[in-house]
Amino acid sequence: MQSKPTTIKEIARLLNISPSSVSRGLHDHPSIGAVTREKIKQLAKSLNYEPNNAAILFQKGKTYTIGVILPELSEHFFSTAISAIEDEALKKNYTVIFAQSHDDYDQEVKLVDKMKNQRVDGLLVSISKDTSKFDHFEKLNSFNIPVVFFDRIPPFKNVHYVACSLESATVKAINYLLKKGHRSIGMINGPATLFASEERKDGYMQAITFNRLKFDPSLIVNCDLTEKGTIEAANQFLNHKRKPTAIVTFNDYVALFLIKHFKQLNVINDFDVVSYANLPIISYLDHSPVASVEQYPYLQGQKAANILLDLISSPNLQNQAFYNTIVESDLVVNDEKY
Amino acid sequence: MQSKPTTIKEIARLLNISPSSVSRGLHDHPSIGAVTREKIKQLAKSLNYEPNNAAILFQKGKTYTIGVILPELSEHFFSTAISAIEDEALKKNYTVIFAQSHDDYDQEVKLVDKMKNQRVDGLLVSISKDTSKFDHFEKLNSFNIPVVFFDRIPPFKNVHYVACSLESATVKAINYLLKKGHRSIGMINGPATLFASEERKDGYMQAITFNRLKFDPSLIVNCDLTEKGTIEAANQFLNHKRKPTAIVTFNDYVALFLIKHFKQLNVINDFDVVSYANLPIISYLDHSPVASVEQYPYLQGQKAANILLDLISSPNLQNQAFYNTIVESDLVVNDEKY
DNA sequence: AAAAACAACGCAAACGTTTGATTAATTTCG
DNA sequence: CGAAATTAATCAAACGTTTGCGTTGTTTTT
Repeated sequence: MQSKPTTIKEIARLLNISPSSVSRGLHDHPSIGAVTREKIKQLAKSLNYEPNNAAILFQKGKTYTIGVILPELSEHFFSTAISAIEDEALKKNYTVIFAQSHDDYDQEVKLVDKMKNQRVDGLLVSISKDTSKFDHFEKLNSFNIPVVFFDRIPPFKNVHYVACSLESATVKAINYLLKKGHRSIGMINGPATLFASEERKDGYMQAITFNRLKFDPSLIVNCDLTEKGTIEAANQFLNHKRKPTAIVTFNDYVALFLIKHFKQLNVINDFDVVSYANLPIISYLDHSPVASVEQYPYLQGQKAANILLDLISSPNLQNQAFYNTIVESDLVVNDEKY
Repeated sequence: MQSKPTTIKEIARLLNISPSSVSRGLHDHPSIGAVTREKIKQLAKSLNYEPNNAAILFQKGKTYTIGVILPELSEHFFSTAISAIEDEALKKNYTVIFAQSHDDYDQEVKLVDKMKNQRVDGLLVSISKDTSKFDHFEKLNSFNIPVVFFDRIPPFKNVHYVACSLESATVKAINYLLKKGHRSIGMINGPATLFASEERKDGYMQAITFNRLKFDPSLIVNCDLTEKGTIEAANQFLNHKRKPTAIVTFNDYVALFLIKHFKQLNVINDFDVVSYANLPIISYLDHSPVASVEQYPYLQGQKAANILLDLISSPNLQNQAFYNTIVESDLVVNDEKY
């Protein structure tokens, strides 16, 4: 019970050979004879030898570990993304360590630092909501730790990232609603400061102008994404001179609040709702959104992980060019891609 | 960019002192003079020195890392539990590594082994569905790696664990329904082989007999937890000679299927449904369960993590007595505990 | 038969940090 | 003023593993 774990040295001592031979024997190095090799392996097994990973990592200067920093693990999007990351990492025998920023910039800075101290071989990051400075990532450069951002990415191209184009997805959504006959479409957008809000707005405008319709800015209202804020936004639409017949919401939570509110007012049947998917069971609602934008968290996690593992295995590649990967998001209507 | 990270040796060389002094200086060891200490710290800062964690861990034989093995990270219960674990770990400056068994026994065995090789300081485990042998955990004993099980725990007491008493929660649920006037209560239980099914059944029977009512075994039906299985089970109740007026479902998914089915048959208003909470937004459904059993995943994760950290810091405690912690689960009716 | 090739293993350094035991220099006290 | 105590720093070993190089013998080549 209390006994120290078996080491290579111990095996060497018992076999009257050198530790280096034991190490080589266990790794099937050609310069160790078959007889000795077998003796080594048998003794190792019978002594329950387990390589001391800490020692190996230290020796090799590699940790075979990738770090993941994300805002909130309990959010469905992130938990399935990291689930994918772990699956991919395991295939290549990497270990995943993670930490949550809880959408706090200072915390994020600390965590990046911690990951660096842990000497992770690479880092996957989905940045926090109130991160607008990015120098905390630059330190990683001098430690040769590659970073791949996913989903919540910085607003410039000279980094590796994987993300969805919410813009093109929004175009799809608006086009779908237009085809369904809607002529006045409202949008409950997020805070204006968010890049994600901008993308949605751009997509909206793009679709409207492409279809040679007049763009009415008052049909897009910003919202703090709370239930109260959603209700206020919704009420604006009810009193609107060109009352919309369809509403695009920033995410499923907003859609949830909206639907609840409209049901209470008994006007839910006057609207088609389109949302961006993050709650898997929302389709079970009575008046669920007619369509939703699927952002494929598993796929995003998978791609991001593989890019990172690529960068790790070929370090020369790291600052040559940047992976800017866009995962096409789909509009899903009744379980069918659109 | 390509430069190697600064080491203690490097600092020592530049300052013409010994590495040990640098180490001690950085740690405010009393045997280093104030002047030297400051010189060391300043140079360290200006050279961007960062301690090499791998080296420290190796040296100390501790990794300050706890491992978490769970079935499926994308399930809400587990993602919030591990979220709590990470929060607690961070407070004590521990790092979390995790892996998913995907409810596969063989995978679980491999992962336990991997965690052991990583020399985690401790392990938190929620066992996979088809795990019935437990010897893969015993190896950890000889490496002095404490294990705390949570939620999905082995069926014996001589291990550390944190879990909910689904039995007492079920009693509460049945009592609530009885008080509401229901006299025939159905239960869609899980597979008979599951411990969780047994607990629910025991709770059911206990409440019924305590209230001096007759127990009718045909009111509890086992189910494979699929949509199809749920519908079959539901239909049994519709044709039952003592047609129940309330139904307790194994989990929220089953409740979801049941409600959907009953809505289609237009009989949903004939039933009160009670479920075990795992889908946070189910209460937004039109005919959502009238009550649900809250199992507090965050709290469970928190407690399990703290127990593990306790065990790590006082190793002598490890095999003396076992933490068998029960988190009381509550019946939640309209956001109020019952 | 001498030279070359090969097989099987040992030696020792290295990775970066910590720590118990020492030493050297300075101060304090009786 | 000499002995003891204090201060400030050094030395060297240790943690477990890997790896380039060197050293034996033995076998093959010409």
